[in-house]
Amino acid sequence: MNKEFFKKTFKEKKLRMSHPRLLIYMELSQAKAPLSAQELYQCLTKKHKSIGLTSIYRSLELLESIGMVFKIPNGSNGRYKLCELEGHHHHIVCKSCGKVLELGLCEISGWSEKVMESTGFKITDHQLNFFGFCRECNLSKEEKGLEG
Amino acid sequence: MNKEFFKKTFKEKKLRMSHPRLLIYMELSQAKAPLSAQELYQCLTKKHKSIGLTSIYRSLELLESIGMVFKIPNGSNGRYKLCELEGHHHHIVCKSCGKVLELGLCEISGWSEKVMESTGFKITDHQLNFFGFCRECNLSKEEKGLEG
DNA sequence: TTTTAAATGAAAAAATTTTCAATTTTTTTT
DNA sequence: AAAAAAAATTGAAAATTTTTTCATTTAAAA
Repeated sequence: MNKEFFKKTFKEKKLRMSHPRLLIYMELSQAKAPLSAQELYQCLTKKHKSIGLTSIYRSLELLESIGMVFKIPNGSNGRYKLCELEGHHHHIVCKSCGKVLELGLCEISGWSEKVMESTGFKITDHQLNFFGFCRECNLSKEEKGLEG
Repeated sequence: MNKEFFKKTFKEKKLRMSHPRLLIYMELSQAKAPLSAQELYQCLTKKHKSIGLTSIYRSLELLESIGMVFKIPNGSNGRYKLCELEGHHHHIVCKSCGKVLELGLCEISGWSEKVMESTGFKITDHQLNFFGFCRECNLSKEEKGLEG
């Protein structure tokens, strides 16, 4: 993920490549962990990048809506992570350490068809998140005898 | 959905049946449309029910976590709807009128197994929402010639 | 009834959204 | 290419929503 990908995507989707949007994209692409809006604001301000907090919220919302950024649900409130996968995909979140994994394959379409038939809805999209414990957290739980 | 169901569920899950929790449950069960925390606060206050706004937020979070209440994602910000279905289920949200439908069947388990094998995660739960247009909104769109 | 653990609510703090004039990006026109 | 026009985005301030804190109250267990 780099500036070229950002440009390509924004061109394709006919979105404006504004300064704040690129700043946030770049900052997230360097981040080691998911960041909140406030954290982004502080990071960028420290680096003497001029940006308003309002724009951060708005840019994050946009980037999320086009699937470039994942907003981590539950727990680590309002933190955002750049997606490595292009296009439609889903996520697994570790409830213990917060690790996020991306899943490229989506197996919803068959079910989705059935739901459309039975409900009369025209389904255009969906969101799915898995929650659980990553291998590492599972192992350390077993060591501690909290399970298994 | 009634007070007895509330009691039964809270007993089973060993949760405390506090006054605010029941108040919110009852209020949502009468509501014609999904309500926000603030709207609940106003409704209850008008009816001379003593409750703090903080408790509303906390109770909604609890009720959501046990699947009794659905928090509508995107759009109609932070509005909550009582679930009619008991136990695990999913939702479809109409992007036009906001209507919410519950889906009793879940067809994730097979996929979930595969994901566990391939990732090493132990998946404990998931959340899935479908989005689209309900039959009525689809029809009116066609009338207006906005779509094929 | 007493004890214990958890939930409540008022106030304060923090996060998020809205408003709207000014600025920036893109498109259109020279 | 450059300038002008059109359209969308920005950001400061205000408004609103949500979360945190912590002493008090309440619910369940003993």
